[in-house]
Amino acid sequence: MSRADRLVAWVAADIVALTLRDGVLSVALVKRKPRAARGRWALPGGFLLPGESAEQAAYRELAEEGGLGERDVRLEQLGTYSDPRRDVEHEKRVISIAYLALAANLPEPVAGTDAADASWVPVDQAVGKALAFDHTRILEDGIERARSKLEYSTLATSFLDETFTISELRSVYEAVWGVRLDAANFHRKVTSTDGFVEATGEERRGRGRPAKLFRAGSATSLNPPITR
Amino acid sequence: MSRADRLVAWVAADIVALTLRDGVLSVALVKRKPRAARGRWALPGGFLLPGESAEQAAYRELAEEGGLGERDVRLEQLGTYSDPRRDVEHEKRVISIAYLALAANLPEPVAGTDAADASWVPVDQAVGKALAFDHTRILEDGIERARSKLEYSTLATSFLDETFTISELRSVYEAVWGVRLDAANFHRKVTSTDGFVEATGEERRGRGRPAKLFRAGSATSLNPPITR
DNA sequence: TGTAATTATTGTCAATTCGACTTAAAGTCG
DNA sequence: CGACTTTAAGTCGAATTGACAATAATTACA
Repeated sequence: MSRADRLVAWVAADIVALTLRDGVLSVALVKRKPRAARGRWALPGGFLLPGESAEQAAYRELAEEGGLGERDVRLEQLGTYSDPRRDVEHEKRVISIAYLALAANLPEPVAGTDAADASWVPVDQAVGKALAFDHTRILEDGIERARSKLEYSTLATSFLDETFTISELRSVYEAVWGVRLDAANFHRKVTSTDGFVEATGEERRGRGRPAKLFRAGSATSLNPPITR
Repeated sequence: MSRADRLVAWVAADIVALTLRDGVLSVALVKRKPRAARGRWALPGGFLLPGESAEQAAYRELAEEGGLGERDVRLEQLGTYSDPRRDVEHEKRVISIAYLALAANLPEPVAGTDAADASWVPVDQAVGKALAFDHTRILEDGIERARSKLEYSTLATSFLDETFTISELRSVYEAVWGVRLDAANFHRKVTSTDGFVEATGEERRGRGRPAKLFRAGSATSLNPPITR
């Protein structure tokens, strides 16, 4: 292959940022200001700068558009989208490296230089929205990834604050999967799985019996898995 | 961000092609002929052409370097490597979209235009080999992906021909995981998992009692999983 | 103040699954 | 034929699951 035949591309990092808002799985969307796909809803993201890795770019975008630091969010690479027809509005080929970002209690995203507006949208609404480029596809892939990783990884704790109750953890599963789980069996399973959660010794009081507080344990994978 | 600040990059598709050779998990490696990292062992791969997606490029490379068609191999995106220091030998930034390719009975790879030599190498040897660029890291990620997907997916059948015996399927697990599994329990579990394998009605005779032949079923995910 | 309502946690128990092991079946090899 | 190999099915105690009941520890409010 001669050097002249090689594709030369711009590289973007786009983010499927998920959080729970009032028990509803929601995604951050921005209304685009740049010429390409101007005015359409899209995933937050942007082009890599020279000298920057995709992960660094994703963290930079999270900081710019969401005010989020590395400690607030769990970032995981989702996949790369490179179809030549995925974006025909830019003057160069654009390939996009997509990230899944999970966090608790995210603040309202802020409209940055590239966004006229930004907000959290329940994922069911978001997938019906005709997003820019192939972002609907990326979003669907992100949701699916989150759903399936909940089963055999400790990802669910990323949706919660540093300390949480078992019920809160259960409601993460219920919101992401859209099912109801038996509280008693869930409690037994989670607390008997080594390294999933560890008790802090404190409790939180609300309505009803006070709940013991836990923090995420050291395990990253679950087996046996939590079943849907 | 002004347009001038955007990274402009070459995009490569690199392939972790795994197969079983005499019961040993092996990976395809090529000895590089291009100027960059010339003479070093590396994963097969190459740059995207204009108008080509990464997946198309991966299939093209598999055809060129391994003589493999789309039907012979299962291809799955592994991840994208974009660290600015991952490749300082080319005159432009290079980001690499890595694919995992699994296949049965692969022929000896052929040295193409970009490779002086090519061969199957047991993965244990390959990870100790000081491959070009960050290919050791990519290879490790690929092996780890294959190992963990064996648990929850029907991926193992991709290492086998269209029809196979339960023992052959078991030996895939044993080779990839490096463990021994109880033949009787494995047999019971596989045949009782809906959609994993379906009997063809035929059998294959070797030494000992003839084994019934199966083909891959329609399921793609396994639950309960096969445990290591 | 007392009782209902609420939420968290523990218990119970039958059904299922798992893992280690044994047995039987069905062939080949010499 | 008899020894050996490999596949497949059976056995059984232990562990896990899922449905559900019971208990505990609070708040809400009449």
